[in-house]
Amino acid sequence: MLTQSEQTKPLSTLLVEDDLHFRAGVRNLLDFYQIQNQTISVVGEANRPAMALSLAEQHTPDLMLIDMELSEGNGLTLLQQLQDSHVSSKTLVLSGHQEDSWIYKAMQAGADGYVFKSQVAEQLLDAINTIMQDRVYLPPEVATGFFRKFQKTQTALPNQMGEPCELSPREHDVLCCLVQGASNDEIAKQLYISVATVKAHITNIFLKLQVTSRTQAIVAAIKMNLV
Amino acid sequence: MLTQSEQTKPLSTLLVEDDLHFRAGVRNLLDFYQIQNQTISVVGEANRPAMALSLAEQHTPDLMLIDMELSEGNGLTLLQQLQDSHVSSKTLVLSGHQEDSWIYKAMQAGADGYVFKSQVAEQLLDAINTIMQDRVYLPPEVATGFFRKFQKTQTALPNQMGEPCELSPREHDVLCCLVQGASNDEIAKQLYISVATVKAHITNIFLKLQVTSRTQAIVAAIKMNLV
DNA sequence: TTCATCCCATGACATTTGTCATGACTTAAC
DNA sequence: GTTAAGTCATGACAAATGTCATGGGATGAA
Repeated sequence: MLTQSEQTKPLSTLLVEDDLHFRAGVRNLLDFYQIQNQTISVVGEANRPAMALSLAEQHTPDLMLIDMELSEGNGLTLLQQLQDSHVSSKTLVLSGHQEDSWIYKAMQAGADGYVFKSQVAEQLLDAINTIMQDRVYLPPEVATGFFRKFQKTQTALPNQMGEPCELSPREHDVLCCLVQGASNDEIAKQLYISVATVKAHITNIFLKLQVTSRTQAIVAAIKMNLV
Repeated sequence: MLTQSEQTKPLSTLLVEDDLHFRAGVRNLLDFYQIQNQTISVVGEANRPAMALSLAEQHTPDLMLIDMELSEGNGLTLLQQLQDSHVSSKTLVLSGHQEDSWIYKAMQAGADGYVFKSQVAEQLLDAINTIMQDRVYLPPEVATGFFRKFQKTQTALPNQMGEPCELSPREHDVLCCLVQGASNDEIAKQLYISVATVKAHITNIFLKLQVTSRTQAIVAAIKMNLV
């Protein structure tokens, strides 16, 4: 069962998990999996972030399975360190936390996928498959929640569905600075124009976006995807 | 093949598509599909938004397949009218447009799913299945794009990953007004306090969010999901 | 050419926003 | 009871933001 068809070299994975029991369970699952005619080999196991990092740099595995609830520093910091390092392994988070906030944090920290520990048996193969195709994996209900949230927040359609708020190139430049939270002074320096000019552009932006303050302009710009 | 096991009543669908050729093709596909032991029946076909709307109100179908490129008014307006009406049919958009902006617009307008016409044969069944389970369907590569975008925009982690920016209740109230684009004066009126107090709260918010202006506070609040 | 229009740029002035110092009130600790 | 810490509230003053009027170029139509 293990070495069924090894014409292609196996997918190398690194397991980061401090619960020995769970780790063994995952390793067991991996033994039975096959990703597009490719078997999976566990090239290393770590129980601490530091150890995981050094093993990752040493083996540069194709994939890392990362537990979120490590005893010493959680998986988030590890994910960020991996981002900063030159290691380009794919990362799949295994977590007991089902709250959105945890998932958001993991994704922000650069994870390629997230699977609840309670659903590892059902979803792990699918997740690995998805991730190794350069895609992002989330449990279906979580993904749906993501999109629903998007639907709720992005309510306003530009000008009752008309033209997409034709801003002049310069105005667009200014708007981009604006939504970064820049002050008139900073915008002026960045665009090499005087503060007075910045203000004039901003006033014009207000007109076109039908708002009356820079704060309203920012929320409008975000809602209308003008940035 | 059509009526294989009709113990449950078929899934009623309404087809909104002005290209006769394509419509026939889709109908043909649907005849062969089966969603969880449920066959699919097309209870109506429309080629104009107005017609679609009246048919929808008449039949209240379980699912509507909506073409984006209708000759008279596009599918977006139809989607919004459906939202406003009491019709609670699920909606799946079939579109030739593969640009993100179109997909975003469709989702904002309340679509439950989006499939490229070029991929209907491969994805339609999967999409319908997903949608009828109260989930959202997007082509895998599009969904991934969504998440990657999220990863890029939501970069700032609250306080270098510490506590989630403990705002006092009152400060939270003020922040909520702030991200709506309200002025100090408006916030004061809304919360029944003086402008001076609003300013004080805002200053404290700046401290806790580590920003120096209301515009920065807004972008920070949005990035950190504080609203 | 002349005229109209649009974008970009600027300064003077009014308004809003942000800082700082201050005080009342509540809660928990000593 | 006193002290300390935290929230909410306010006014005076400094700094920024926003409005208005104005002018120089570039483009296109009459």
